Amino acid sequence: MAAPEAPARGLHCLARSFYARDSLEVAPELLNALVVAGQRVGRIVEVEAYRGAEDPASHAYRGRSRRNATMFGPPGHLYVYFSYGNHWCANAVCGEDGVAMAVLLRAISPVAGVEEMWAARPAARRLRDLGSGPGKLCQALGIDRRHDGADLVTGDRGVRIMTDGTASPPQPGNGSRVGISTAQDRPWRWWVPGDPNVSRPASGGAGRKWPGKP
DNA sequence: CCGCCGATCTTT
DNA sequence: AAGATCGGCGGG
Repeated sequence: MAAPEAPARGLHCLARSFYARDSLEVAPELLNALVVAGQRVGRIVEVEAYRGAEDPASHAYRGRSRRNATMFGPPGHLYVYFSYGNHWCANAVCGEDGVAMAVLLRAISPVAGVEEMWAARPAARRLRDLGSGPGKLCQALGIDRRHDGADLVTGDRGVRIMTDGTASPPQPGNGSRVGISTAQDRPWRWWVPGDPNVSRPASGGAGRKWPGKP
């Protein structure tokens, strides 16, 4: 029997082998996956790839430090760092053990536990304020220092990345990464076209325009 | 909607 | 001294 495509599958966790590849390959495939943190669930709508020793914009470019140690560990773990003295940001560690590659989770669309997200983000006014940025996403999901090194495959600290069968977009938005001053020529940001939770329109000339804008 | 700027921790 | 950010404030 030829089962038609996209049968209703249950939720399942992305496997270790999914992450054990180059971050450039993993990043666009994480679009439309789900971050599950306790009761709270968000769909990933924007990511950026970082590539350690070959990437001047990566925290790992100059080698291992106390902060970035998780990036050098095995794939499928969460690298959480403190940014600008104010915010937490979360990455999925990729590549083989010892290779410092990661995918920064930049934006989510709220799916479940939305009341808890509002409570965690008192500054939010509109729904898209809950997860439209790497710091906002962590605050909405309750991710902080305690989650640095968490295993996304076993869910040892309550955080997992799962799929509900929704494929990543065949033609994702793509452009240069946000907030960096070097390596702006590398178009290593991807997003779900048209999603209102994406943090910013394309910039830097490397990518396609914001969907629906001139 | 847009731009400026301060907050305040980590690494160089 | 700069950085993988955000929110409050002012102006259009």
